[in-house]
Amino acid sequence: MAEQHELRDRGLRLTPQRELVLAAVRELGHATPEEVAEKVRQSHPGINLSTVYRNLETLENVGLVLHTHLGHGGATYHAAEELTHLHLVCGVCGSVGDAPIEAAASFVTSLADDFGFRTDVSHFAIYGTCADCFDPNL
Amino acid sequence: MAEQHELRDRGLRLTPQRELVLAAVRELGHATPEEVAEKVRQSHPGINLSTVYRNLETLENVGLVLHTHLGHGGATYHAAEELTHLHLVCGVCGSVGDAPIEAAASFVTSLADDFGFRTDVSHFAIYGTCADCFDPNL
DNA sequence: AATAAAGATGCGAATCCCTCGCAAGTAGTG
DNA sequence: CACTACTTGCGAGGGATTCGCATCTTTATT
Ligand SMILES: [Mn+2]
Ligand SMILES: [Mn+2]
Ligand SMILES: [Zn+2]
Ligand SMILES: [Zn+2]
Repeated sequence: MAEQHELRDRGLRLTPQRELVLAAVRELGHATPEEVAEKVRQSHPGINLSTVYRNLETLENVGLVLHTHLGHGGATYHAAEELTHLHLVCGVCGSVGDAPIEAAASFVTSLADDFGFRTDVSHFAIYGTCADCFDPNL
Repeated sequence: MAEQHELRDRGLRLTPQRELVLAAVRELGHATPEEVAEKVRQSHPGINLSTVYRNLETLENVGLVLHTHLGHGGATYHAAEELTHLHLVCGVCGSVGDAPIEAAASFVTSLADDFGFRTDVSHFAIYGTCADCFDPNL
């Protein structure tokens, strides 16, 4: 018989902590492990940070969650189904803007054609200077 | 009178450690602070890791050195004059391939035109799967 | 419903990587 | 040579992530 839960379907046990971590990632958009923990603690105060780390890793292994690198430091997590945009990170003000992933389509195609390289444009941020920080007047 | 040394020219004192750190970055291509320290220790065994970190930062401040993010962890350093390529990092085998920076030219242009965003395509790696790891046969 | 085995959790300790504080040493200046 | 500012080595400090392990839970089986 077919399974009936997105976690069990992927061979994972269903624990309250696990469900809460996944729900938190989905609600938060971009989130660091620390932010996920904070969110989860709103309903389950006792959750341990290492449990959050372990579940993020587990959920990533089964494809429900992905991580990206938006800054010089640690990773941030996304629900897998939401990772449909580029991250434009400004090195001056630190803002994280979004751009449609299609903006990179021809770049991705040419890397594939010319180098045989399959690009995941969302894994690392696109780094630079945002319009506000570049424009001298404002 | 004009100055005569690339470090003094930029207002920096000339110390053996500083020169060695810069030389190591130039010889190594991509290097982590730890790797730079190792290299420098070949001729100056007593150098301290924090001295390496401090000098990398100082050299970066005056534009002789730059850092990039090639992996999930810390930064790697380049001589500024060498940073003329994209880094294609394979998530499967970990290889770091190079591609000419022109491969991103139209992508950079469209981000500027459409979003006013000035992109530094070398600061973060381009992440994906290399030809060897993608091609099933080999 | 009771049992057993595998897997998950909480907790504290341990790592890793990088930054600081400070006293001693050194480069640049005249 | 003497002075001052900058650097260095070293040890301590921090933040983030990972581990080890004893104690629960979940799930599959009686
Ligand atoms: Mn950076
Ligand atoms: Mn990553
Ligand atoms: Zn900005
Ligand atoms: Zn590869």
